[in-house]
Amino acid sequence: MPANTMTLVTHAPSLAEAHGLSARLFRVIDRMRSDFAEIAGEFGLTPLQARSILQLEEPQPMRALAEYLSCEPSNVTGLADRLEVSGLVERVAGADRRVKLLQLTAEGRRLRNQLAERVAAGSTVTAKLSAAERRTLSQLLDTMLD
Amino acid sequence: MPANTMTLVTHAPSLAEAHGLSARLFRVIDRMRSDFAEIAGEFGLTPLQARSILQLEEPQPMRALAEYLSCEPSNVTGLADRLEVSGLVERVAGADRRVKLLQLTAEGRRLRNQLAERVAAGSTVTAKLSAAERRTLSQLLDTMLD
DNA sequence: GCTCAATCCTTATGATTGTCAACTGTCCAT
DNA sequence: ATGGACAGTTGACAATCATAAGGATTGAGC
Repeated sequence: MPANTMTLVTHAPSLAEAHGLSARLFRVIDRMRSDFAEIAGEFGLTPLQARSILQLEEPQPMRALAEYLSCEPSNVTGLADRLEVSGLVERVAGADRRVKLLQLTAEGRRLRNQLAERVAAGSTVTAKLSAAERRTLSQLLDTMLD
Repeated sequence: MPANTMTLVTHAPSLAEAHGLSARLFRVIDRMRSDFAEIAGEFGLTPLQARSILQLEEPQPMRALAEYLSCEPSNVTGLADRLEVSGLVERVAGADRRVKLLQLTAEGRRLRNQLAERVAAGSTVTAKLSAAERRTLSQLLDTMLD
């Protein structure tokens, strides 16, 4: 099917090109992941726990957190258990008595503030870009995300 | 200190700006991860196993794979065990008899080829960019990676 | 040659993340 | 009211991660 092939060549990246771009993205991802894991570790948190703390600016149903984390609700049970034991989060009954809201404790809010500042400040990857480059990157990422 | 503030605004991202950029990057990361996990799943592999297969174009010491995966060597033992059971990889003695090289089997090489093509073709995130945008993104990523 | 530290891999243990299926309690539309 | 849909939990299990300890092998220095 030569016509189809032409279409692919014209509108889609070649395999080699896609591979190069993917490879770069994966390397950036790797660096960001380890940066984030490092920072989370400074606060005694796993990466997933840190993501959860950051996401809990407002109290949220456990189900909503599960969707944000792209995992099964059953995982959030254990995750919330551990955060509750750490004294960072508490389960609060919602208006709908089926749902339990996860809410930061005072200590949790304090840690979240420090963590947010540290994460924003300590990204070694984006720090190398100029303001204009950051703007361009931001737009490209928006395009990728639709 | 208005002068200092000016300098910061010019050279370094504000916290809000950094947060916005990080958030976008994390969302892209999330999408790429689930894309990759999906593709790996089509081949009956976990994401880590798929990454290992892709990395094993040439036979490599287990330690080298551990470094590539940013994990402890002890983890690679179990990883290699499972890939060996699947018939995709075999342990080969190296010149230095302490090291064991991981080497794709014939079946492993066959799967690696399909997997590589599928990964390059199936990236839903980069597919939305034009050729020029992909070029720009590639350069920005290189800058971030130095 | 011999010793000894270093290196590679394995084993064992334990915490965390992840899926799935079954279960309890609650809501809501019929 | 009753039944289906939904939120969260539980239990079982696989996979991913770190750490520590141990066996085999290497290579450097004496």
